[in-house]
Formats: sequence, C-alpha cells, structure tokens
Amino acid sequence: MPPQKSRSPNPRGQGERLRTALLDAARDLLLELGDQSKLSVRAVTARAGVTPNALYLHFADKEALLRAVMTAGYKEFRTVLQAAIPETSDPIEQLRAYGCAYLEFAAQRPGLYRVLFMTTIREGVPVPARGGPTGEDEGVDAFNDFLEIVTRCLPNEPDPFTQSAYFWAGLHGFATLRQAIPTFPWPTEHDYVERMIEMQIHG
Amino acid sequence: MPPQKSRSPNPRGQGERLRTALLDAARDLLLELGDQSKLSVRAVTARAGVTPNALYLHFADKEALLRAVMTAGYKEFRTVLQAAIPETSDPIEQLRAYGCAYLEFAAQRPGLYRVLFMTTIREGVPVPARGGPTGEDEGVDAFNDFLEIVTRCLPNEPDPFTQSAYFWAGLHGFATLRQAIPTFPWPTEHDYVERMIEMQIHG
DNA sequence: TGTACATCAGTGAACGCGCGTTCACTGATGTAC
DNA sequence: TGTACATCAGTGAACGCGCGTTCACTGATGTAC
Repeated sequence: MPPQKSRSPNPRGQGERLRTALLDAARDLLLELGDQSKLSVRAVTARAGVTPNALYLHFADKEALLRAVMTAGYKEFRTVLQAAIPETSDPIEQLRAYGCAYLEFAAQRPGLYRVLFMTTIREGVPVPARGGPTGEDEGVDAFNDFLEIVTRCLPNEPDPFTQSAYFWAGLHGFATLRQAIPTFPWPTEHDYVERMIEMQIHG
Repeated sequence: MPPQKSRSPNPRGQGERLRTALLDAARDLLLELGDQSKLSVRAVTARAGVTPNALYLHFADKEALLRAVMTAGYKEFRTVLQAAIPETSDPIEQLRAYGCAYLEFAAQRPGLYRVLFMTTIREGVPVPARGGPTGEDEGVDAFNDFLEIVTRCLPNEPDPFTQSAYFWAGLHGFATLRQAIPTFPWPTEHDYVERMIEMQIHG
C-alpha cells in the first residue's frame, strides 16, 4: 500500500502521530529497499500519505529523520534479541540462542541492519565502553545484554568485554559477508554459531 | 588535482588509455569519498579531465564502470595481500601476516573495501567454490591463496575450506565493525589476528 | 605530390528526472469575551 | 449565544541542483588514389 489513500489530518493535539508514522514508513522502506542510500524524503512522506514538506513539521532535515530511524532501530534490535533469550540456567544455551537470533535479525532486516551497523553517520551515537553506563542508549544496552551472557559463560575469563567483542565481530562478519556474497557456500547459521561457541568458550 | 587541466586528446590508436584513466579516477574518488553511493559519472570524468559523455566511449553505462572498478579492485586486493606474505616455511607466520595485511587493506582503503565486500551489485561476479576453478577471477584467486595458507596451517583438518570461511568472516567482521563504530574500544589488529589464530589453529 | 575522404578521440548543449528544502497559504478546530 | 481570533495539521507550488544519458558535431590524424 504505497501512497496511503485519502489520508485526513490527525485530530488536534495528535500531530505527533505523524512523527511515528514517518518513522514507521522510513523503517518499512528501508526493509524493502535494503539500502539507506535509496531512501528519499519524498518516498517516506508518500508512504505516510503526506506531502514532502510535512516531514519538516517533525524533523529538522533528512539527517534528523535518519538519526531517529537509527534510534528506533536499535530499540527494535534489542527487543527482538532479548525476546530470543530462553529462560534457562544454562548460559551457553542462551548464547547459542542469542547468536542465532542475531544472524536471523540481520538476514531478515538487511536494510535496517545496514543502517545500524554498517554506516558511518553515527556521530553522537553512544558506544559501549568498559564498565560504561547502562540505560542511556538501546544500542549500548544491547551490547551489555550480550556481554552479560558471555560473562556467565566464561566465569573465569579475565576480560569478558574483549571476548564479547570478538564474538560480536564473528557474528557481524558472517551476517554481512553472507549478505554481500550469498552464493558462497556458507555454513548454516546454527553451525556457525555452534562452531564459534566451541572455539571461544570450550576451546 | 581534481579537474585535470587542459587535457589534450590521446594520440590516435591510444583511445583505450582513457579507459584506464577513468578507472583510476573512479578508484581514487572511491578512496577519498569512502562510499560508492557518492561516486557520480560527472565526478569521475571531471577527475579524468574529460566531459561526462566521454565515459560512454568506453563503458556502456555507470554500472559497467562500477563492475570494471570492482574487477580492478580485486586485482589490487590480491596483489597487495600476496605481497604481504613472508617467505618462510612457517605457515602460521604467513597466516598472521596475511590476516594483518587484510585488516590494513580494509582500514587504508575503506571505500574500495566497501565496494569489494559490502555491496550487493555483484551479479555475475564469480565466487569461490569447493574445489572450484582458479585463474578466472582475482577475487576467487585471493580466497584460494588464503585457503592454501590455512590448509598448510591445519594439515589434519578435514574441511579447510569451511575453516577458511570462518577465519575470513572473523577478519571481515572486525574490519567492518571497527570502521562503522570506531569509538568502540577494539583490540589492535595484531591482537585480534593473534587471538583468532590461537582459537582456530591451536585451539 | 595533392587532395578527397575515413577514422578517431573526443566536445557542446541539452533532455528529463528526482532530489531536499522553503514560502506562503488553507481549512478545520478550539478559545476568549 | 455569537463571533472574532488563535492555533493546529497540514497542503500547493515552486526553487535550484546534480544526476545519467543522448544527439549532433568538431578538429586532428591517417589513408587511397
């Protein structure tokens, strides 16, 4: 349903609804186009059923929209991955589930994943730090969720932060290379995660 | 030296020189801009000191130029990495050097690396296959160079192809995540490669 | 040797398009008195 | 209760720009006779 038909203005006091509608439209277009470079102001506003200039009622410019999409994307990322963690006392089982969910997220939402983890426009976006704060940013929190699981998997590891970074890089590398070169004979998601766990945890 | 000044036409029979000049200009711009999406026909031809329409004397369209840039980029990639392999009988030493050179290549030529390993336009570009052919494509050959080193490192490994893919994904993940999120406290290139070798080879 | 012609390596000018953004306006809903 | 006004959620029309690409042309160099 691209250019939503015969939209009537939001009722008085509900103008902020359009903000959400624009964010949703941008996210959906990102999923369809698979690439941020094809995302135009005009496409987003058309998808929301509104003229291009209406964007500027809620965002200073196109870049502000993109930043807001990133913020919402990190929230979605964290929510989806949190939901995938099984309730079990076995941290390895949790790590396995988290890793697979990570790869699935990237595979199912390539455009969104690209914006979150493959762009350079992240000026001002917070980043995880050793012993850094929590609760300020969904992206940072997502890393900390992961760090927590890895820490429980490796109770004797002196540097679980770095270990998490290694694991993350492995997941990211598989997710993105497979996306770029899909015809390469990659192992399955499950095999890949399993092998990473074997090497990094049991090794 | 952006728009090369007062260029005179190539001598008769040397028209193909412009093809090379355009490829070089595109490569250089890619390195400067860091991103393929900003690369325009007009910028490339201006850099080569020629009007935009001259591009069509040598390439069918913009996409054909990009494909040619990729081909040349793979050749450059392979050449640089081959040159980094030390002459020694210790394959681990070679693997270490190759891994570091890989990360350095990505760090020093981010725009080029993006085109080679982070785009989706690679329709028709050959891809490594188990026991596949050699000598047809520089990208495939580069992987086979790497596969050969890994095989020598793991003489008892039943599936060095998959093992190479794991290693590759790890390198790619580190190279690209570090590029996207440079403020994260990443380990050094050398530490990362060392740890990968420990886990995958000695582990 | 002179000259008509072919070939080559480009250029000049323009096309239609989609882009991000701005300015002035509209029409419905609420509020003050 | 009526009415003048303010506010709100947008719209209409246009701007200047850079883009990829095309068409007809040019000016120098070679070749045939």
